[in-house]
Amino acid sequence: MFLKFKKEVTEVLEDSLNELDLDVDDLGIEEPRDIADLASTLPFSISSILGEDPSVVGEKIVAKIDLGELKYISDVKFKEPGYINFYVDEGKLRQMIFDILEEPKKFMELEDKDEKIILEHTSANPTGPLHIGHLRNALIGDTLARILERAGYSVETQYYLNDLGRQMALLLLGVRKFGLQKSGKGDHEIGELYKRSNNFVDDSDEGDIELIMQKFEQGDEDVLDELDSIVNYCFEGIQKTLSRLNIKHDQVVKESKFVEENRLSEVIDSLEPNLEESDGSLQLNFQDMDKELVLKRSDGTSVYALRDLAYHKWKNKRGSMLDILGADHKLYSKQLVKALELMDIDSPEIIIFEFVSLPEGGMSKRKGQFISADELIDKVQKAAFDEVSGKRQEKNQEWKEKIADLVARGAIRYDFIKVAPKKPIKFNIKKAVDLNEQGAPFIQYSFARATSILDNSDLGSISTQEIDSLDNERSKELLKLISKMPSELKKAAEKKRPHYFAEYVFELASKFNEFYRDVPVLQAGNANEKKARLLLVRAFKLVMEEAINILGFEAPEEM
RNA sequence: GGGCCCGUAGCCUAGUCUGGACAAGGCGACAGCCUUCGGAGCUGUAGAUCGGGGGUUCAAAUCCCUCCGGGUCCGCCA
Repeated sequence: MFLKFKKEVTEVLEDSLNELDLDVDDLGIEEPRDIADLASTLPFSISSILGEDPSVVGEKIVAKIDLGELKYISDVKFKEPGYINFYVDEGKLRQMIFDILEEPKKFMELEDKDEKIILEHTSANPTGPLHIGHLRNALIGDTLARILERAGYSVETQYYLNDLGRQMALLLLGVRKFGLQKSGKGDHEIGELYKRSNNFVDDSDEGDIELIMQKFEQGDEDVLDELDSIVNYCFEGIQKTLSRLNIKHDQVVKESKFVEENRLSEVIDSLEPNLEESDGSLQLNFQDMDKELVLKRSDGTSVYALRDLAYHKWKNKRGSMLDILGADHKLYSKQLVKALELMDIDSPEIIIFEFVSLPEGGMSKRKGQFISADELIDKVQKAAFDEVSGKRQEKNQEWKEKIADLVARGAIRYDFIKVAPKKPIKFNIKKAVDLNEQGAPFIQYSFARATSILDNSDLGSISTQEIDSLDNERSKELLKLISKMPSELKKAAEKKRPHYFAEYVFELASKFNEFYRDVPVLQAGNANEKKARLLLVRAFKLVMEEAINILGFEAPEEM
């Protein structure tokens, strides 16, 4: 609905430019808060071309617009010193309610894009539990996948499991030395063991580690089986953690796949002219970058980069690629893109997110210094349970746990997703656990309130006339914001910025709370008003539920 | 040292890509709001040299230059 309004504004402005015989690319359309529904700063930019005052140009444009021919624009006004303000048609806005009620999916989903996106995210090494840095990656990736799906793309999410390499050889050695208890959660046990192994190894173990890596490369079945059971043990734990936050991957791709299927030599071949041997190792040189990329060690074994190139080559056959990577991969990702270009493979789009650090400094799996995702979830869940127990004492244990679980999941997801990926996060566990600081419970509460109103009402039959009584300011504001859901979704999808959408959902909840306070629904002045307001609440509920689901948590009917 | 990223009220963040109308929220502080639908809510007040300086522009948090803080990368690690 808002998109149609915007389209009409665009057309009107383009027509005006045609009449003035001007060719300007940027129509200067913006969404000013509270001033107008849409505005254009066109008078400023074309006044210098025409040599006239912005107000003269602006008035001229406005005067030529024929409101009678327009469906979604109800009014146009020039405003000093050079703005053209557009106002949306309120009748159309009210009609939108019926569109939502009849076909909510159609209202909220954008048209099919006929493009498949392979979105790789999380991809943490199976050397321990996920920490809150990995969580940022996983949540950006998972939320973006949900946004892109609703925006009409076909999305396949992948976890690239780095089950080879030096750190895995070291881990294998550690397991041989210390053994596995197989008692608790695999990722946490492996994490402890990995830390212990790092502390334990010295130069005398170097030979063993190299030998294990050689066996990986040769495809030694015994060693690979041994390794595989360790990797799976750890990864089961990781997946369990992810599922606690509603994160799942469509595919898990093991790095070893590309060694076993002998895909590495193809990559080497296609890069041949740019390769160079150096002390027995194999390097890729770039003309426009002075940092080379090592593909093979001098003992002939492959390094991560080579296997990753094979992975991307394979991925690219399935669709266009989107990778979520931490800021430490910035340089590497540039090299990756350049290498793929040399291989004549499409470049992946790469979203870089900055680090999550603790007040005492950076996190390290090797040193065992981090806050695990499980620890965070446990703590927030406990805080949520205490909160729910205090507020809803009459409810039973099972219900409280269920609600605490969904509130905690929302709180964590929203907390991570609301901030722009490029911002570094200094993680404050106290704030993360304080539900008053969190946006998600606020959002969920607005939904529960809407549900409560509807539960206490009987909508009865619907006719189209009653809706016209919906003309108070709060209702109109709420309607306008609801109408923007598809365009907000589109923006977040196009820019690949989940936090844009998170911001919108918060505003929507906030707007509903204002409506709730000021506009009585069940006690409305007359039957028509009551019905109209109930319809609005119902439309809000449908849109909000979808919005919350896009953010990857649950909308509780009561909490 | 070089590259990249960040710096917006006491604290956390949006806005920076695409320059426009009073810099927008949340937490905390202070003052209010339950004879109406759930107070995990709402209203109001105080609080901002948009890191500093220069430049471009009719217009700069936003673009350019420079300096200062902080982070990160510059592995035959992943």
